[in-house]
Amino acid sequence: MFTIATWNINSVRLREGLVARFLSEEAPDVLCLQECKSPVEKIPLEQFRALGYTHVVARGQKGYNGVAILSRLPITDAGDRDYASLGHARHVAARLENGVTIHNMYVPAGGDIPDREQNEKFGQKLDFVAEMRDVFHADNPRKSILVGDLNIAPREDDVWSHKQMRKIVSHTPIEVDHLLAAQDAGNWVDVTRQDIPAGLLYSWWSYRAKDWDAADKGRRLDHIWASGDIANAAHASRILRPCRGWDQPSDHVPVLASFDL
DNA sequence: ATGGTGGAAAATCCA
Repeated sequence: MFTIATWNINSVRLREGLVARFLSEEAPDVLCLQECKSPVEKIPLEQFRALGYTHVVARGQKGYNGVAILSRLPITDAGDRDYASLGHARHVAARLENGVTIHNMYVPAGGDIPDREQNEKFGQKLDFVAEMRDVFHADNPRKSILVGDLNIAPREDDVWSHKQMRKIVSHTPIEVDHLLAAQDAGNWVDVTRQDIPAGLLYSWWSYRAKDWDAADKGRRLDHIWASGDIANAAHASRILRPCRGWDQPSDHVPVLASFDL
């Protein structure tokens, strides 16, 4: 069995202790982090190494973005792609010895106004996801797992209010269309929803709410997808809501899935 | 309709 986790950590240096706690308590084989906000050489790896996570593949930049794959199993660097030519560290891939490829993605948030004429960032987000679609269409993924903060909540029950969220970036119809097209182009299976098909499911709660837990205005922005050939091996998906209540938390919580591979 | 919080880095951008 193989367990993978994804977590937008919102500064890996500030939250080194939270990552270590999560690794100690859950012991996934692989943890994919987004928003490390650190150059690779400044990621604090000592404590993670001591916990058994001795294999690391990462891309970084100063202050923004940044993705890292921490693994207890040997992995090799499988490259990255500069989606939408932004020059950001938002994708890195790694390969396990069994041939499974892991894609760790951080899709742009897209700003506040859901109109590419008024807001350049929204256009960049759509372009990023459209390029994901094109890449997966040209080279159909096999034996692959894609995880990350995709910054889109596709389903009605992935947001606290479908009606009110339809005009809010992360749940607009055009973003959902783009994400589903990318998913479809690669024959990706949404593993979390395969395992937990019904009911409200969130992985992110805003810092701005007075009481995030009571208000519970969440969104499912963080995803685990599997290529069709291994999707039937996936099971035991979880979203760790309690991590949002830890001291100095990220606004995202870890999402996990296990695979019989 | 508005403003609310948090992180990095350097008094502003980004989420």
